[in-house]
Amino acid sequence: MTMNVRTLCLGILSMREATGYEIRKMVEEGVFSHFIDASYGSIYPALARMLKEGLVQVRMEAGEQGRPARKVYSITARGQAALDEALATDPARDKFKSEFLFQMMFARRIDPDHLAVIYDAYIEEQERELQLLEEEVQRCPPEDAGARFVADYGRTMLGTAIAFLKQRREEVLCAFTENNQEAGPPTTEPTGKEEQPS
Amino acid sequence: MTMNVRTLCLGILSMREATGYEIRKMVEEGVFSHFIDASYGSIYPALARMLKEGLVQVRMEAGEQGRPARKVYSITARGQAALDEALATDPARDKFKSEFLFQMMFARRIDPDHLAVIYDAYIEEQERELQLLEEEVQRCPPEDAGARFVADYGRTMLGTAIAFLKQRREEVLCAFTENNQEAGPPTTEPTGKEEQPS
DNA sequence: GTGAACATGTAACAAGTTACATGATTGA
DNA sequence: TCAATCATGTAACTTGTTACATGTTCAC
Repeated sequence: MTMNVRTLCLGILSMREATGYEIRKMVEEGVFSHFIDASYGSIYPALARMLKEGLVQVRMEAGEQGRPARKVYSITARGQAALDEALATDPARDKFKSEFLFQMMFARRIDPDHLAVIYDAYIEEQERELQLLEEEVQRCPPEDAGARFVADYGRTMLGTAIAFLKQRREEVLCAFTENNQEAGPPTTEPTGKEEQPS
Repeated sequence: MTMNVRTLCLGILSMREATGYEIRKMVEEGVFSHFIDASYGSIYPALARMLKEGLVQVRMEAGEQGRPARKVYSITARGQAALDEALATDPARDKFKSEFLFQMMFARRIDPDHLAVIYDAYIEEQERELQLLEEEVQRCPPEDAGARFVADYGRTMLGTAIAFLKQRREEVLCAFTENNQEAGPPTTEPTGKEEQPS
């Protein structure tokens, strides 16, 4: 499916009307934050373009109590059709990028003390994320099966990750430290800037 | 840390020398594939730039048995320093993008039969991924604690995901079907291309 | 003889991020 | 008074992808 910022906005607007600012908050702090990314710089242009194309509408709301004026967007029938079309497409493969795992891959090259700091910080981050999800699952309405499924998926995965990381902690921090600096590359250690042009 | 294609190449070259083609294969099929992305279009330029900067060297290898000539890259001392520097940086937050989860979030809008197809296809994909990892874990040397840790992490997570998906299958496919088409947006159903300019 | 695997590279393009620009109110 | 929250938007930039261009050999 075409999972870009546009589809994301349509999805959110299919649940309730919202401003660009609110959409971004949902993406950054809400359930979506766990499997999607989007910043102002992509949300506002997407909204503007979809307005031109008739997929969404705007309603201006005077800023209450001196607040700045807000543009409340809502989805149109054409927008819903576009969303349904995107939803019917085969999903692209999941993409998971983890600098932490990359570091673990080369952990033996990292200073043992610093490695411990990184490792523990990562566990804490996962725990914060889990707690956030736990709170969200409380807030989300019980009739929204989709949100519940996704939240439960996230809770399960985060719980597993945290347990794994805690279980392996000692092993990692010891084993990786012992043969530290031991494994060199199969190279004839050059020091300067030698270049073999093609 | 600066986890871009350059750092990735340095990391791989710190384990063994390789051609651009080989690096890409490792990224696409090896352990790295589970938490990193990189295509020819980014690997070759990265290698070329690092060569200029003295972080890597090349050795030309005449194509054996008519094979095309290969440029075998290896890391230099300066390259190792750059890698270590990157490795010592705080890792960025994990990024997980899942179109599948997005679809589950709005599952009630998807045709029930098609939803089942998508769901089962996703499970199968995860199972294929798990089997791949299982094979890799056999191949990777037992002394490489980093690779083992990462592979085990992947196996644990994939196993959990598959179990979760299988357990919830009936629930999802039934519950989501029953109140299908029920939830509309809080909009005054417009049909045309009305536009409220700012 | 056809496609897959090996092998390197470029150029156009897509997508989204970061930083900037602006401005009011509220609470510490 | 200083930071945070609400609020919208643009422009330059980064990063990486897709598709193209080229050529061989091996196995079916």
